[in-house]
Amino acid sequence: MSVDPVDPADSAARPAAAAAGSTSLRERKKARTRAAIQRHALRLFQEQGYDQTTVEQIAEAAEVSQSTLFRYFPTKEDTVLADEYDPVIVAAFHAQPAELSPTTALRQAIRDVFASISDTDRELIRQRQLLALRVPQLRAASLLHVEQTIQVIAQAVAERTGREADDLAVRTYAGAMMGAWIAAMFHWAAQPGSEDIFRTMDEAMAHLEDGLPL
Amino acid sequence: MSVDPVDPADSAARPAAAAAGSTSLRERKKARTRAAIQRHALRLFQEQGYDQTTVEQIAEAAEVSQSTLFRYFPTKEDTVLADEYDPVIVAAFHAQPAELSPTTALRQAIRDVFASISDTDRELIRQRQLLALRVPQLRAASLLHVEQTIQVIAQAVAERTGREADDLAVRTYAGAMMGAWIAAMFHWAAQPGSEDIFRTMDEAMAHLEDGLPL
DNA sequence: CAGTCAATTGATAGTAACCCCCATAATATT
DNA sequence: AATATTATGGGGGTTACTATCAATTGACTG
Repeated sequence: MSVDPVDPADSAARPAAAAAGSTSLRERKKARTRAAIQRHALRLFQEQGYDQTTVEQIAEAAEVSQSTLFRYFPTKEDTVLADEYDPVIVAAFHAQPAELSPTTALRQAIRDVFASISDTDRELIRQRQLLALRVPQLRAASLLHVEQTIQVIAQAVAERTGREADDLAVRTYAGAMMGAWIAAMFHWAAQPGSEDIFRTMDEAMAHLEDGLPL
Repeated sequence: MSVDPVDPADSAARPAAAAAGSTSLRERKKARTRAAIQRHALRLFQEQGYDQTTVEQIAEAAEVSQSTLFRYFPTKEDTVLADEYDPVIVAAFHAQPAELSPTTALRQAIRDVFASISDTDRELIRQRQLLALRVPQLRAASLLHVEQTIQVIAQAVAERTGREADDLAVRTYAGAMMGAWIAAMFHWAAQPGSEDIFRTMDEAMAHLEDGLPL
């Protein structure tokens, strides 16, 4: 979502570690600033609540001006929502072998991507998702992308089945897939522990694969 | 959504017609004010775009103060989004005979409700939905209710099948239904003419009933 | 039908998210 | 080292929304 051409290596808090190779000083500084904003935003939201946290506080904590903060993130919501994994999943989806059913391909794509994420990043995602699902304003902003998601899934389904992407049947199918996904996420976020997001997702995808038996 | 205990008879522009029976003067005035705000908001949004319209303009057009406008609608978005039909569909859903499958029951519920709506109200709904789907901010606000919708469907599905409403399988199923619905709406809104929302919806529901064949 | 009570309204002041613009400072290039 | 480029901070402005309070309007009673 809101795909920036910036740092996929994101996990912060390693000031001395001297970021990997080829990037210029400028790039490194930007990445650090960006990560600092995200980190402090997440922390403050968790500590005091989303509405109770002002962007001024976030800016102050990250030691930048508000102007700068808004240059990095177009809205307050994006400070926590900005996420580089959506296009990755899409790519993994496309990379699945053509003989798989669309549902199986999606399930596999999600597995592949999640498997490639480090534990610390995984924990970060977990915390972000929890916020994104529990704070109404963030929920709204996240859900904003469902149309795009449906479109992407429909496109991939169309390619696999030789139908048109704007066929109502294809879109309905894609919508159902995405709806199942979202429902699983909500289900996960509603649990008190909310530990195993990946298992929940995979279980839901398995249901989908089996044709949603009741 | 955002269920107010107010006027279901909504279509405005009948100042002389002396509203139906039992309501007090006060109630009638409130209903008229409410309708006026909605009507002018919709009109202005269509004429100048959502972002280009300020709530001040809406208030002015409806001849109320901003304070009053915000007493009737908690947010700018709600001036167009406030919608009394959601609970009606839920009721119709519950009222379907128990032997129907959940999907069939939902399809029938939608049919029943839509059949009961007058042509002028139907046209109003059409225009609102078009705005709600095409303006990002409105889309976000509309989508905010998907969690609630999933919950409601899951509840009804649970009652029909004797399972728990917070069962992941039930929720996934409910999510898929809702996703199919949403996809159909987007599909409809993306068409240039965007005439027959009810036929599109019903067709999508039929796909769902048939198990989403591709 | 006057008078009181409750509900509704409008005006005013304030907060917070964001935008635009320009001067300055930091990095990059030659 | 001089110059070009880009990032930053600050100031001023707009708009959605909130809180408060006084004034108005409709409802009800004797």
